[in-house]
This record gives sequence, C-alpha cells and structure tokens, in this order.
Amino acid sequence: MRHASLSIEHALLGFLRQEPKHGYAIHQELSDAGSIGSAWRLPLSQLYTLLGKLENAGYLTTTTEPQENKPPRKLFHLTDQGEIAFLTWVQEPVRHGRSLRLEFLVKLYFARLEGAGMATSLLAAQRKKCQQWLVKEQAILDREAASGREYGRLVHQFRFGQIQAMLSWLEQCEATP
Amino acid sequence: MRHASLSIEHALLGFLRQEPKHGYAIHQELSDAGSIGSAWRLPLSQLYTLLGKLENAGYLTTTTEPQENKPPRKLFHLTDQGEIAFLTWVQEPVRHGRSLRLEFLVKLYFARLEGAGMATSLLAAQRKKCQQWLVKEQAILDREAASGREYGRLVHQFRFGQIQAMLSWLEQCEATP
DNA sequence: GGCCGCATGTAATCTGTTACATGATTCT
DNA sequence: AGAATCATGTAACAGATTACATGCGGCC
Repeated sequence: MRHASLSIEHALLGFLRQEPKHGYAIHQELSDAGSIGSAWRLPLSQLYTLLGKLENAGYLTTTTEPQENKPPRKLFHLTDQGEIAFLTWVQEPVRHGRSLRLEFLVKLYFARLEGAGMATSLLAAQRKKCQQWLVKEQAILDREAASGREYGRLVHQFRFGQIQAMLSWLEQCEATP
Repeated sequence: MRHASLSIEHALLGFLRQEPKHGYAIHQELSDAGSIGSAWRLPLSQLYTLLGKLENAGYLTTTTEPQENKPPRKLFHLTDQGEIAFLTWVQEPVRHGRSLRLEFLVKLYFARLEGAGMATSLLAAQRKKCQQWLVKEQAILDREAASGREYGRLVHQFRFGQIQAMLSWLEQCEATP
C-alpha cells in the first residue's frame, strides 16, 4: 500500500468525524448546494469508488446494517489511522495556486467544522504560502519585463493577478470570523 | 470520427501555419521558456501522441524526409480541414474561468501571431464572457449573503475575486497593444 | 404504468503523466 | 568514457467522467 499524496478524497473522512454514515447519506450532505456542494461536486458512483479506496488504505472499516423494506446500508467507521490522516490533510495548506479553487475550499469547510482555531491557523498557513508565490511571481515578472518578452510578461501578469486576488480573499476571510 | 470538442491540442496546428515541421522541432518551439513555454508545458512523448491524433482526425498529413547520419524526420503538413479547425479554435473564447490559465493564454499566443486584429477580437470576446460570469457570480453571491449561508458566501466571494482579476487583466491586455 | 427516491456498485472511456526503448553523433 | 542533442515512438499507470446494472417501495 503506497502512501498516496494527501489528496481531496481525504475530505470524505471528515464526514465521519461525528458518527458513522453510509455512502448515500454522505452524498446527500455533499450535494447541499448552499454548503460544501457549492465547492465540490462528486457523483455518487465516484463517491463509492473513493470510499472503497479509503477502506483499502485502512482509514475506514465497514459494518452492514439491514433494513426492512429497503436495501441494507453499509456503514463506514473512521479508524484511528483515518482520523490522523484527516487531521493531517485538513491542516496542510495547498501547494499550488490552482488547488485553492477546489481543495483549499473543501479544507476550509472541514476546518471550520473542527472549530474556529483550526480554520484560523489554516488560513494563516495558506496566506503565508500565497505570499511566497506572489514574491516569486513578482521576480519572474520583473525579469520578463526587463528582457522585453512581451508574451512572457502577459502570462506572468495574469498569474500575479490571480494570486493577488487569492491573497486578498484569504486576508478578508481572516478578518471576518 | 467524432467531432471532439475543440481542445488545447488544436493549438499544435498553429505551429504549422507557416511551413511543415517535424515533432522534435515543434517541441523546441514549445519549450521556449520565455515564450509559449511559460504558459504550456508538453512532454515530447505526449506531443507525438497528440500529433498522431490530429493526423487521424484529418487535420494533418505526413511526409518522411530522410537525413544523412540522423534519424529520418516526419514532416507534418496542415490540411485545409486542419486550417479551418485551427482558426475556429483560436477565435473562440473559453467557456470556463478555469480555462484561462492554460487554454486562453495559448489561444492568445497564436492569435497574436496571426495578427493584432485577431488578438484584439479574441480579447474582446473573452472580456464579454468574463463580464457575464461576473454578473452571474454577483447574483449568486447576493443570494448566499441574503440567506445567511456563511460558507457559500466565502466560496462565491473567492470565485468573484478570481473572475474580477481575470477581467482587469483582459482589460489591461486590450489597453496595451 | 412510469418516474422518483433509496441504496449499492461495476465497467468503459478518456485524459494525463511517467517510464521505457532505440540509435546515431557530437561534446566534454 | 559518459553525457547531451537529435529523432522517433510505445506502454504502463493514475485519475476523472460517464454510462450501465440492479432492485424495492411509494407517489401521481
């Protein structure tokens, strides 16, 4: 079992922090358009696949619960390993700007559920990352502008602007608790 | 042969507008870090795969050119169909915000090569798209804020900020010819 | 009778990335 | 002798999307 890089599927573990749930129920929470559903869309069939993976990885165990007049439910329970993996994932800022759009927003959702403290520290960690990116882009931008590379300048101006917008959004999030 | 949605691989056709080239030469142009290479990275092995696809689709034909002391070159020629496909692709604005980062920047590169007029009209078309997105996001944002959905508001504030940054970049591009 | 909700999945497909395979010449 | 450049590709693996498959109960 390879130690896969902590990716978005670890978010699913967060749904099981309070009590065990079955796949369909998780999907209903996930599909709430006003909540996490506004950031992350995951078809039911994909959800089942991911839950299977997490089980294979030892982050989940399952029990089956028969029901009358309805198909039996398969309850997923978070293991200790799973809890550790989730907490590690949720506290780690994302490494690339392109991951804010999906993965960071999902992290933030679960961090807020864990408590205001965790959300605050996640925001701060991500803001620092973002400031580093901005400095790097600024340096590249200056270099491109100095060497008269028109197109390279356009490209990095675009990236600079995107990162700048991320940064001011993060600061705004930190300012309004 | 399915009419695949016009995707990034159509950009490769743009390299053959002036004269036929072989894969390795295209890759060298593509790898120029100060130019298109700053927006699009494509490993050589993937490039060959994509060129094969474009040939199957009827956008390219090939001739083989033997060389002394070196492996023979396979020259790719743009067909009439290929030219049409390229010109259609390059003039079409992208449909989603997430495609600006890569596909739009590549379109812009080739539009500029085609002439200032094409670049200008592409920028204008994309700016209009972007303004539409912004209006939609604004509407959603207001709705989320009004119904007191804290997390939904955060998510859409993020998106709003990203689109806003795209828009001002596009305007800046239009202003500096 | 047909569609929606509940509840579970598998399979096919497409795309993207990385690794591997070959072979000559030129540079250090 | 070993690395880089020129030149072509195939194959394996990972991830995401879509389609397909099953079955019961309740509602219109």
